[in-house]
Amino acid sequence: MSNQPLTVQGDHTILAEVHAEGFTEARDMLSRFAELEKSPEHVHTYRVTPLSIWNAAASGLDADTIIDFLETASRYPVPPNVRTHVADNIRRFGLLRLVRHEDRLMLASPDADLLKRIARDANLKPYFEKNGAPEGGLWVLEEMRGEVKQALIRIGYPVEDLAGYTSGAALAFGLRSETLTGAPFGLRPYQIEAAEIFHAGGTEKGGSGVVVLPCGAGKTIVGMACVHRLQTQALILTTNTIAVRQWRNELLDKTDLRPEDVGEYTGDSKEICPVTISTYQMLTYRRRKDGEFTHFRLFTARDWGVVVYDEVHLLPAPVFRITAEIQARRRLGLTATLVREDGREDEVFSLIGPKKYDVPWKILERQGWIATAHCVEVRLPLPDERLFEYQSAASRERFRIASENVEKVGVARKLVERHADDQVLIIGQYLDQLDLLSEELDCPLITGRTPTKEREHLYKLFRNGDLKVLMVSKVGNFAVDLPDANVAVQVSGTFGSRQEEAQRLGRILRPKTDRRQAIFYSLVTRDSREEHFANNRQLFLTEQGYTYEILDVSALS
DNA sequence: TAGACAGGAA
DNA sequence: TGAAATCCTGTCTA
Repeated sequence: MSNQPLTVQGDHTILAEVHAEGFTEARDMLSRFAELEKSPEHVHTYRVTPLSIWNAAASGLDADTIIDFLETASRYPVPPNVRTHVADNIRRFGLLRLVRHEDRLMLASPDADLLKRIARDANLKPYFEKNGAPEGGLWVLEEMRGEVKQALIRIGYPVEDLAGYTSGAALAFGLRSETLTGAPFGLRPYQIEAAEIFHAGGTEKGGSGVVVLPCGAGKTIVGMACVHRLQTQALILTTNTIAVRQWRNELLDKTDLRPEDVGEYTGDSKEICPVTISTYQMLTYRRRKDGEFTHFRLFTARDWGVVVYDEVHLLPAPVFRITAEIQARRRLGLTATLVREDGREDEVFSLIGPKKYDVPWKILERQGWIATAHCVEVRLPLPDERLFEYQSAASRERFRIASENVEKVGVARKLVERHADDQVLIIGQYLDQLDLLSEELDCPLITGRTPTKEREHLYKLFRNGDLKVLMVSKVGNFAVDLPDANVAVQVSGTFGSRQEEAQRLGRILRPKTDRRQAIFYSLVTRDSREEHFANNRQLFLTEQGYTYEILDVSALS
């Protein structure tokens, strides 16, 4: 038996031995074509799905490369059905192409039988012209460009869209070499690379897809670089108004666009300018529940050369619908994680585009663009007097009992004492628990109900270092203006959301001037449902190359 | 005309 | 599986 790190199994899962030689290299390659499913200490489980293979195919990986890799890195022979699965799905990407032919939209394929089957399928009829199929293709109704891609991916055939884009109205602008405050500014190598790969292939292949970068790595800058290359007007969509203002400030700070060129389209102000920034909620607003979307006209208000979707993993359903209608415009999705908790990844794939670029966090870390972060999971027991209550509770109550474990107060206090010289952020989910902690540790708490003025005041104190410990509720997940900390303590979290974990870690990942190490503590009740969900939350971080140190509470004192 | 606040939505 | 936060609009006050 060899010492290889991988075990490839017939059910399309791949086990990776964390401590085996060659694990790190194997993991970097695995993450290009498989999804991490479980990541406990010793053995990680990946799964090869059709979508993970299509993303790999779109990024240029071929079947031979993947299969050769699996054969070299695997301890046992690769099951034949896995080979077929990989080869078949790689082949499927690009088997169907949307192209421009005689100035019309055509679904083309070298596989004549497949085309025939598609033409005969009653469910697919509405997408195609009734008569006169050209040689090797089918005429697609122009307005069905998005829908046909969605329908075909649902039956297992991703479509490569090479039909090109309208160029959009021009907008000439440049990037500054110095920001407004006089700091030098230039694109980082990986930001240039991301923008180049997004556009690679010119007007056909380039121009739509998703760039995956961790928080703090400058997604805004990558978006800016992509628009800059195009020199066109742009519509930028974000999750909230704070992000809208941040985008605007960044654009004014780092490009020579004038304030009147960059508009904010939100509840407060409805400017439509050559570059317009808005929120998803704005677009999904309806006066009546069954009425028209009040602000959809924004999509056609100007001849946008590109639409930028910030945090593309959070797109609400109605925005997918409108996106299906604007397939002739370039689309750039930005995200820290492609994973959606609702399983609509295939819609991102077909309507925004495939994954174009991502960088493992560890590489950014090594190059010094984000701070070195260390994750520690502290496991603590439930006090005896609550044990009975826990055991007799229904499963959904159990999670809450475990989350609100009062023992966490003592642990949090110890951690705060241990990090007396650091800026410590305490993050939690339940207001009762946070109220208690805030009182016990005597530190201020920010919740959704805290007025903006007070928030800003506390943020300022924390930023200056006048306040060493700050506690935040779920606002911490969204607030872009949350100050940096170098220590974060998570006292409770939600039901296994990987996104949330990533967001929270992102809070402490911005590079520090003194290169101090950042530490992320997660407090988890031992042997509880919380432990199970905590495993789920770690997935994303493990995927990015972090190790989770597991610490028993007794080791803290 | 700015702000504070309530109500509905997802 | 549940709790909490957000945003947008409209209305009221100073």
